[in-house]
Amino acid sequence: MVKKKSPNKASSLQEAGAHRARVTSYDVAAHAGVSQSAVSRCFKPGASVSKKMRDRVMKAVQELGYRPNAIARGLITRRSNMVGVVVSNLNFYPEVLSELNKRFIARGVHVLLFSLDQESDVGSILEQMWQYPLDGVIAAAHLAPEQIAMFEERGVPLIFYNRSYQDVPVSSVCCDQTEGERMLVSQLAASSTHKLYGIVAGPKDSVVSMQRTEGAKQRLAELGVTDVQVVPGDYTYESGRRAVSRLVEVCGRVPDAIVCANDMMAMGCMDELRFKHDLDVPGDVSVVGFDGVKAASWASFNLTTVAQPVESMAEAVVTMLLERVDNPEMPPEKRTFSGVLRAGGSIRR
Amino acid sequence: MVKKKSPNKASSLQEAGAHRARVTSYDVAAHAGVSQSAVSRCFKPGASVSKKMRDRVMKAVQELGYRPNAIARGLITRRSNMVGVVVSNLNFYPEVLSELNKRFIARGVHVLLFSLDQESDVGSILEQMWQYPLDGVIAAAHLAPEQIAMFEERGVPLIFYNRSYQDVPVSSVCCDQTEGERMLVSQLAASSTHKLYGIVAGPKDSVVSMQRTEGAKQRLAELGVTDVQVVPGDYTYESGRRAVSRLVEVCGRVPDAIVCANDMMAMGCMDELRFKHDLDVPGDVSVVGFDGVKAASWASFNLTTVAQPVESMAEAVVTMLLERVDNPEMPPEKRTFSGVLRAGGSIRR
DNA sequence: ATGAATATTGCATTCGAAGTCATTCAGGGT
DNA sequence: ACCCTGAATGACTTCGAATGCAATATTCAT
Repeated sequence: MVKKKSPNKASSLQEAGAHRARVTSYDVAAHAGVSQSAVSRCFKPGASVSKKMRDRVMKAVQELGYRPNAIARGLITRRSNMVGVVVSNLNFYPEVLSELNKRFIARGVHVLLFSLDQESDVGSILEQMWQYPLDGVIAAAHLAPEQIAMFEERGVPLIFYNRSYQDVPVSSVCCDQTEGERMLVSQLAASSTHKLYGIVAGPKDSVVSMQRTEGAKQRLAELGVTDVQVVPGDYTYESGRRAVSRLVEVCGRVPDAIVCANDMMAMGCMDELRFKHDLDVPGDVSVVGFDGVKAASWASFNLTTVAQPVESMAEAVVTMLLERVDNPEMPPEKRTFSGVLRAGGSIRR
Repeated sequence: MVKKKSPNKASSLQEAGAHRARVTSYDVAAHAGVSQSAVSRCFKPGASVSKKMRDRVMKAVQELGYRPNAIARGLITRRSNMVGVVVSNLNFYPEVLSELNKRFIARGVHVLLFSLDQESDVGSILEQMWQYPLDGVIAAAHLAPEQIAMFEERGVPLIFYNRSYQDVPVSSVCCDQTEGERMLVSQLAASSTHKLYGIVAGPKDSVVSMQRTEGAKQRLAELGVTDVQVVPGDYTYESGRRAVSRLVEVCGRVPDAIVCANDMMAMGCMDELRFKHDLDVPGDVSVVGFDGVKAASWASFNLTTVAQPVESMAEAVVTMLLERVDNPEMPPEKRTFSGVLRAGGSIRR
């Protein structure tokens, strides 16, 4: 009749293979001869526990190798201390992921990783995310407005990393793509007089590419250059190589200044120009990129580019997310960082 | 007296801001007018549920936007469907992480990420891991024997990725470093007669570097070359560049064949030789790497290297780990894959 | 020493889903 | 109409830790 609680008596086989059963707070409690609550409190900063109790519990904790189960804790505290990070293609964001993870871990938060092969299956990724009680999510991928709305509905803070949504009230941390591209073009124009400009854009559906490309066109127009050909790429090295041929097709000849929407493609361009067209960069053609990836600074490329302030951006996005986890009422906020012009030697002078 | 269960009645404000309260199986049950058990069963494949019941429940699920809470489920099933992945430095393993994550997700398992800045704080990373009921762990980092033992004690399957421990009964999936390096040296020797060989190793404490370096020395010895200088690096591009100077110091001149413990350093070497020493690669000096990273195949480098079969290795490690999750009694197993020689154009002929 | 105020402690309940077990229901055979 | 069988369903408990509240122990002032 009266329900009998039989907490879990694994303490009997503790010495033998500590194997199998995880040590729980009940095990520790039994071992120390106190209540489970007491054990729990010993792990809660600022809880009311006497020194004697704490010592006793900690001794048992040591002896049994107990660690509080973060998952069980999250169930009741409604704080999983886990955030989701969605990246569209891991290869593009190694440093970013590294920076984010490092910072989250430093604040006791862990990262559950979600990656997209082709951006197509975002839906299924979200389905999976809803199964976890994530405290928040950082997205370095494109989401549809309805998908963004679901986060709002479910009360899960969401922040975009380097993706901006105009007119949509959602938080984001971005690098100022337009401004950066304008700096690059200004630099190009200041160093030498180029006769023909070509632009290698990213995928048509990439907002970032659009902003960078527009920035370049804008600034060129201001400088009086309006006849500019744009060919699309997909952010990869290979597409950068192919882009050169495409530019030749649409321009009739090789441009003497190529603005690429990212560093990877810029390096592809340089290699194609040098090894396929036997041209010199920067002697014959100037090339600029965007992002400031490691390889761009290697001697072989020494690419002039605009570096994203990855550390600042990572710090900002982590801070913003955790702020919103603590205070769900905070309104969306968009933060934009300026890129840093990294003058290399890929511009003719 | 009789305890009154008041399950959670949020169903009242469902229409208004679905906000705040997560939808639980109780909410669905109430909405559909069935028991919570019924809802649970509808999500368990092969459970005994009538079509009528299933339809009714699913309708409520749709209307409320319910998703089972994977965390709560894991608590009782003792299967979190989460695995930990530890990498020593994210920048070194982007493709690997991507491959692993993709494969785990395809099997309904999610990855909790742990990264090390300097391999020093492995201890604290482990402390954090013990807080999660991970089904298993993949480590692409070095662990001390005592640390490895803890996994055994706690019954958490552990598999090393590309780290081997001789004489320690622990599972691992590796690329055959020695064999690969021997292939490279054979290739070097077959293509041209080199007068002076130099080796750029990895950090002294890296087993992988040791194996690669030993493989190279071994094969060189077999070919009658015994006077070989080895200088250490740290796997980065910059250390590859520095290594050239170090080789010059210890050899008295620039070697005409340099074997690097990985591609990054090989590319650093090439750049240093070309841009600092004004030498031609492969005309004056042959350089080989190891790993088969993307950049190595770029036209600027066209590096001859041995590629790790990342996809096969990732598939193997994921399979092995999940096998051991299902069957904890499986004994440790070490799998070694052969690298694939990727002949580029960095060897003199 | 005594009562009030404060600090510790334990009990019972809760988080969300799943498993156990007993009960109920539908269908089939006679 | 009646019994039997297997399927369908619900009540209750469990996983591991945290917490409100009540019970108990200390401390302090008087």
